[in-house]
Amino acid sequence: MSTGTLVPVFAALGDDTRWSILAALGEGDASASALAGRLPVTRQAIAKHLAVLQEVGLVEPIRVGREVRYRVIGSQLAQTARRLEAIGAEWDRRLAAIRQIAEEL
Amino acid sequence: MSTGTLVPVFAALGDDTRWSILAALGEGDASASALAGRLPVTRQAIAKHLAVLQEVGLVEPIRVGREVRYRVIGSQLAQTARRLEAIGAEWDRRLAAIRQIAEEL
DNA sequence: GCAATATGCAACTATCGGGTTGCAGGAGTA
DNA sequence: TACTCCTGCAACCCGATAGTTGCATATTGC
Repeated sequence: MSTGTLVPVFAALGDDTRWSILAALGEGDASASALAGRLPVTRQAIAKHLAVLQEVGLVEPIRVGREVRYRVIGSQLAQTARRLEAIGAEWDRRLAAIRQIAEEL
Repeated sequence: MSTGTLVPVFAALGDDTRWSILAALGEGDASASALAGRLPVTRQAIAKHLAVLQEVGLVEPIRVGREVRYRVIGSQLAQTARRLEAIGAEWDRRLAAIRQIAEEL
C-alpha cells in the first residue's frame, strides 16, 4: 500500500486559508477576484492557493468570459478519504496481529 | 459543518518523513532512537515529528523502562477519513442543488 | 476605439518548519 | 558507585511558502 500522490493532497489541506477558499467554493463556483472580496487576503494570494489546490486535483478552473471560475471537486476528497481509511485499517489489522502473537508467548 | 481540529491533522499528514514514521510504527511500536536507526534523519528530528503526531492524536507514547515507545492510533485516521468524506459529500450535495436550480431557469 | 474589469507574471519580505549539532539529565545495569 | 544508553532541551541554519505590492496583458461593454 503506497501513499503515492496522497501526501501533497494533505499538504494542500493543511492550511486554514485554503480551507476558507474550499468552503467558499463549496457554496458555489467563484473566481479569484470574487473570493478576494470575501476573504481577508489579496487576490494574488488566493490565486496562488488555487494553483496549489488545482495541482492536487481538489479544484478545477472554468473559463467564463473574461473571468476564471473555480469549482471544487468533491469526489477527489471522497477518494482521499477512502485511501486514508484503508491505510488506517491496514495498520490496525497488522498491529492487532502483532499483539495477538505477543500475548500467546 | 466546522473543520474544527481537522486542519492540524492534515498539516501533520502533509510531510513525507512523518509518513515514513507512521508506516514504520504501523509495523510495530518503536522508540525515537529505534526509528532513527531505520530512517535517514537524526533522532531529534524524529522526536519533533513524533511530538507533532502526538499533538494531533495520531500517535501515543508508552513508557517502557527507560525508553519511550510510540504507538500509532489507527482509529484517529479512520475518524479523520469519515469527517473528510462527510465534508466532500456536503459540498457535492449543495453544489448539485445549485446547478439544479440554475438549469431550471 | 476606449474605459473598465479580470487575470497573469515578477520581485520582494517575513515567517514557519524541517533538519542539524551539542549538551544536560535520568533511568537501568554491572 | 560507575557506566551506559535513552530522552529532553536549546540554539542555530536554511529552504519553502504565505503574503504583499506593482505592473503588464487580455477581454468585455459602451
